[in-house]
Amino acid sequence: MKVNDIAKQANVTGETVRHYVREGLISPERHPDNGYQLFNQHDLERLRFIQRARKLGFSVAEIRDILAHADHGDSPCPLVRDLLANRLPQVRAQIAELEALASRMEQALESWQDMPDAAPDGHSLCRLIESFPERVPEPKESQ
Amino acid sequence: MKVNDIAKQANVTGETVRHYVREGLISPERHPDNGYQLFNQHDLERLRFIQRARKLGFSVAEIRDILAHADHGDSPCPLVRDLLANRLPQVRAQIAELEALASRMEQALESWQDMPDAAPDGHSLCRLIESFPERVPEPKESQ
DNA sequence: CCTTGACCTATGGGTAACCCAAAGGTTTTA
DNA sequence: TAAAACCTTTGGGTTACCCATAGGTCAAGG
Repeated sequence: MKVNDIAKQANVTGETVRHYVREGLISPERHPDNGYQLFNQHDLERLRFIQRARKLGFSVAEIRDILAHADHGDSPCPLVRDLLANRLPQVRAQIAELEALASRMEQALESWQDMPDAAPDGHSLCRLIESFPERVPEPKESQ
Repeated sequence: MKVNDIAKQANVTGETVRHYVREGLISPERHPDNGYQLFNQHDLERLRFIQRARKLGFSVAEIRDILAHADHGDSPCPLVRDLLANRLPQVRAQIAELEALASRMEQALESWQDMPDAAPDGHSLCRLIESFPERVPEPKESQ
């Protein structure tokens, strides 16, 4: 299989496959005459594995580590469990951040309903934005 | 004020200030002798404006546009409303994606509870990951 | 047989919003 | 006055790819 053959089989772009090759996740043979990359069924399974792992939130670098473990004959599973357990709270935190952002956006749009579109006047660039607090005054720890 | 003076006042790093200068959001004067950037109170307000806008989800490029409008004496407010209204659904979509990701991660961790940490065996790199569907089979549109 | 179109290669630049290191000039302070 | 602290610009790194370019290769049809 050539680059775009394997790419289609895994439903990704050829560029993505080349990227994984550059990053060392897949190491295809090379046609001795023309230097084309030659992928086999094993590479396709590997590529599909990568896609699954990406969908689970693993980074390309992490997947490289997982594959390296497996290539050494070691079980990557403890690593996999560990990585995922560590990442999950980060994802939750990111969700919380985005929800806070969405709330601010909604609150802004709502409270802007009645505000006029004034031109900047030397004191104010855009009162819409300036009407928002710059920073939530962090609740000072008592005592 | 020099770079780090204004940075402290706005609670950002000097690098961030330099970044905004490079991107044209702030244009400080230069000390004629030593080339140091000199910020005034107006720049500080501008910087704080930028921070507010960032917290509302505007990109640096968008803020540059907003500021350019204001600098021209035009009201940036319609633009601001528009940008925010357009961005909100994107943020919501991103939240939904991340929630789907978190669900997959949780489901994975849960269903892996009872699975052994097997070593790769030529067919399987890591059954934990392979036990996951590669792609949700898209519900084929009836009719 | 040769052209043409489809496909391959490698290289380098772009994305977003900064962070960091290095090399060298300036200012402040002890 | 010398060192510490701070300024400058330049260039590279982050993430997971995408895209353009230039040039080699291959398959098919006239």
